[in-house]
Amino acid sequence: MGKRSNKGSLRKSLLDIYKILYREFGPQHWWPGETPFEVIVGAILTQNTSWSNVAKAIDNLKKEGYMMPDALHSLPLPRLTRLIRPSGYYNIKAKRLIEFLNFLFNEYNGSLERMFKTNLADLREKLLKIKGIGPETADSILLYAGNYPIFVIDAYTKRILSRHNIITDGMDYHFLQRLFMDNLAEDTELYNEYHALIVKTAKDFCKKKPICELCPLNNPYIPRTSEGKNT
DNA sequence: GACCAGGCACATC
DNA sequence: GATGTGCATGGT
Repeated sequence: MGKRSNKGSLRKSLLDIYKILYREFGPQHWWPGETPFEVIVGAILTQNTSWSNVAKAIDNLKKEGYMMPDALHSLPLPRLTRLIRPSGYYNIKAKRLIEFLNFLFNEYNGSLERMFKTNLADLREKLLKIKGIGPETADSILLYAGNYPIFVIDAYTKRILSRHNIITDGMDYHFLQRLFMDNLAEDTELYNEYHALIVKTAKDFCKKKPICELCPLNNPYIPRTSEGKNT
């Protein structure tokens, strides 16, 4: 496959990839978290860290009854640090959690419900001003905790797209985000599932070379004809 | 015992 | 503006 140089075929590639993954794996119903708050905590803890480590830290917080804004907000820093230790970078991440909580309580009286009444552009801008929350973390919070229609770009997304010659290395976050959002319908559910399917595919297939051939994207994928029916 | 993982801020040039 | 570095655990 060559470089997709015109917009139409790019759009088709992105849609075809989605269709293939959805057909293969079905709906993922992401994010792995029981409440919006847990999603937010997970989004911060998973920065440059494997989910298995994050899950241990989340378990610790839940077991001790701290997976709620007010409880976590009142937790002393040393204790918080100790509980999230398995997720790595624990000193930094504890501060990042506190930075977010301070924001939540200062701006919205500790209420996620209120926070998520803010419009997408404004809330995104506010989140990005919090020290320790960058574009991926902000967008994960917006999409998976707040149900806003915004596409999340992460290391998995970049890896899969570059492996399939759809992007080249070095393209920045917002360029890639626009790539998806300009070529797909503005649809929270679609963005949610697409990113989740990318993560699943990358985790299952991208790491292990021998297994890569079994990846649905490496089969005679990207159908040429417009096979209309999905599912 | 290396190497890697769902980023981000900060220093330096 | 681009590039480099620190942050840390647990799985492979």
